[in-house]
Formats: sequence, structure tokens, C-alpha cells
Amino acid sequence: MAPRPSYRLTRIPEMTIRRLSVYTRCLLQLEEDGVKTVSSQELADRFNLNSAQVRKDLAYFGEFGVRGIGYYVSGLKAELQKILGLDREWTVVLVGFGNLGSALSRYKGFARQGFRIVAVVDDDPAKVGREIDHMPVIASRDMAREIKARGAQIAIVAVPAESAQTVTDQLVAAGIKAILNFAPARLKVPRDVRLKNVDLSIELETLSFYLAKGSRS
Amino acid sequence: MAPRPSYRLTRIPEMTIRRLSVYTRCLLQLEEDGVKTVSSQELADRFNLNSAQVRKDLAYFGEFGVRGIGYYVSGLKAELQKILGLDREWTVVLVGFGNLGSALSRYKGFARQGFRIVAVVDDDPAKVGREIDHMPVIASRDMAREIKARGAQIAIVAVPAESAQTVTDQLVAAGIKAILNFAPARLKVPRDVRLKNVDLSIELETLSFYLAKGSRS
DNA sequence: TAGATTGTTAATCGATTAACAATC
DNA sequence: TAGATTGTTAATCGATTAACAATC
Repeated sequence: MAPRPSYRLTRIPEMTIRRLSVYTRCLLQLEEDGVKTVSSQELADRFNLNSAQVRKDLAYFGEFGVRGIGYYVSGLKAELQKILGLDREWTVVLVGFGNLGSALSRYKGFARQGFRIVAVVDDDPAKVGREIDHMPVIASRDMAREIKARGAQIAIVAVPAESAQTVTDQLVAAGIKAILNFAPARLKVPRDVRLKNVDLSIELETLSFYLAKGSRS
Repeated sequence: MAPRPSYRLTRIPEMTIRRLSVYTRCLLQLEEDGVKTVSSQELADRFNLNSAQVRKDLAYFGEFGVRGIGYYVSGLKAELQKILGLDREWTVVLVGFGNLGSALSRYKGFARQGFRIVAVVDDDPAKVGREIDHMPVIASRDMAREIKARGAQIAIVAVPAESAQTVTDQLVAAGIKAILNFAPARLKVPRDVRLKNVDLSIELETLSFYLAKGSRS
């Protein structure tokens, strides 16, 4: 009944984490719709997954369900938010305020899950000193100071490929522990820093593979 | 020696396609650097993959290597580009010219691989009729006509979640065969239309899981 | 209680990796 | 030829799914 100790050694599959994130959003919606309980089968149907998979994903972290009933929507939601670290605010710096950076800075989905961009970093003199939605734009030479002062844990990198590694080294030196990288560059980070690359082109390229295949075969 | 027939039934793993895309970019770089041949081991080392995996990925599509030598960089590059459909231009419409849409419209990585955005769709009267880097901004009521006139095959959806399904239905009706969706919505499309969802929040959420775990355990 | 649904074990499936004969 | 590296088979590993006793 009690969640398992979180120091358990079982390695949790990355795909499980991603699905947990999906379940959470679904539960948020269900709660809004006033639904009280949900079964693994109902959850699975929404994403065409297997109900055993849903139960297994959850079972990595504890026993959240009630046999014969299913899961209590708001209880499970709260548990998953805690597991994913969405029950608190994360302090984020956004590096790069070009096209993509400015789009990301305005992206509402981040704030909604508790990711607060507290500073935007860009060296363009035309941008430095401005303030966008309460986010100050600062120069990179002030970045480390700001990160430490604010206790920022996460950085979003949206600079050109050429400057990505330099910026990353500065972020790491300043104590950043997780980086979401949009620059088309393979970044080197120490083992204890979590790095996630988002590649916008690769998705289009896989689509074109299937289109090309379709017109071939 | 000759590539295998492309009508072969073997289902190709999605992860293989994604890696093919990664190999291609690496080969592009190697070619630029004047490197003539590369072994599966060298390729693998660059992405910490296994060399057998590289060979197997390639072997789905033919025998491109030379025993004792490795792969000829420009030859393999050309083969992979053909497989991925990157040896031609794809005609793309971008729907939604808000923050994200405008960032995507300027994103250089797409054009570099032959994805040409030929029209931007947005219903904001302040935007309709403008032209951005040779891309006309048109209203959604003219979308279908433009898609047919230009023979566009791919659409990028970057509208708010609320309008995503409506827009998608129109795209499908107009003959679009592949959709890259940035809207946080689960879209329904017919089986013959390829849909790829990009979720910007989910990446941050997996990062926060590891951060939260770190501070727990 | 009877019906429903969980948590978990065992079976299946698919992807990764090791190993090696083929061959440049 | 000797050395290197491929393409491919067999072994391994891990993730998904089926099945079911436990139990609300």
C-alpha cells in the first residue's frame, strides 16, 4: 500500500517516465471533467497502450490502485506529479533569445507545469536590459551570477550551434544540473548533468522517409 | 552489392530511421572535412552506438560497404539521402504564425535538408497578405487551394490546441500526407496520413523527474 | 457474495550486441 | 598474402503483453 522506497535500485525505463508524463496530463483533464476514478484499461485506451503496461509503469513507484475500482484520479495525479517533480517550481534560465528562444520564452506549456523562466540570456545589445513578461534579458557575462543568485537548476539552450558548447560549459560551471538543448550540436557535459537534445529536423526527416517509401513501393 | 528491392516486407524499426538521419548528417560533415571512407566502428564511436548496430541499420537497405575498407563517405551519404527522401525538395505548408510558427518558419535546419516552406497559414488579419522571406501568409480559407496548387505534401501544425483538429481535418481533405504537430493536442488522422507529434513540455518533465529523483535518493 | 480490477509473474516479442565466416 | 572490416547469424538483453491469483 505504501509507495516503495525511492532509493530502490531498479532502473526505470525512459519510456516509462515519458508515459508517466502523458498519464499526468490525462489525469489533469479527467479531474477537470469531474471524473473520480479511472481504470488502467480506460487510461490505456486513450493512448492505445496496453492496460498491463499502464499498471506496470505505475507499479515501479508504488501501489496506487484499488482492486475492483481502479485509480482515484486526483490521488494518482498528485502521486505522479510528485514523482515527476511537478509538485514544485523549477527555476529555468533560457539561453538564446533569437526566433526559437523567444518562441520558447512565451510558450505557455512550460509555466503550466511549474517551469519558471527567471532569466533570458542573450548578448545582443539591442536585447540586453529589456524585460519580457517579467523575465529580464541579461548578457552572458552575468549569467553565472544570475544562476547562482536565483538557484536555477535547469537551462534551455537555444543558441546557434557554434556557441552551444561554450554556453554549456558556462552553464555547467555555474551549477546547472539539467539542460534541454535545441541547438543542432552534440554537447559534452559531465556525467552528473542531465542533457536532453531536441532535434526539430529529425522529425521531418523521418516523415519524409515514409513519404518517399510510399512513392517508391 | 545491389540494394535490395524496396518493396521488401521487413518492417523497419523507427529507431533505425532516426539513426539513419543522424548518420546522414555525420556523413555530410565528414565529406566537408574531406574524409573519404569511414568504418562502422568510427561511425558508432561518434554517437556511442555499437558498430554492429550501424551495420545492421544500413543492411536493411542494401550492401553499401566494402569489406576491409568500410563505407565510402559520399557514396553512403547519397544512398542514405535517397532512402530518407532527402535527395529531393519537399513542399511544406506551415499552419500557425504565432511565436512558435514564426520561429519555425525561420528555422534554417529545415531548408537545409530540402524542406521548403511555400506558404504560411494564419487568420490574423494583421498577418494575412504579408510576405516573409518569400513565404506568403494566407488565410485558412485559401489553404486548400494553395496546397493543391503547390502540391504540398507536408504540413507543420503550430496553432493553439483548440484549433488543431479543425486545421488537421482541412489539411487532410486538401491532400496533405504527413503532419508534424506541435500543438499539445492528440490529433485524429486517417491511417494513410503520417502524423508525428512533438511535445516540448514532455522533455522538460523527464528532466525534472531525474532532478527530483536526485534530490530524493 | 459476485464482479471488477489491481499488482505481478511468466511468456512473448523485438531490438541490441557478440561473434565470425566472407571477402576486399 | 595478411589485416581489416563487412554482412549476417546466433545469443543476449530488455520491454511489452497475456494471464491470473489477490482483493476491493
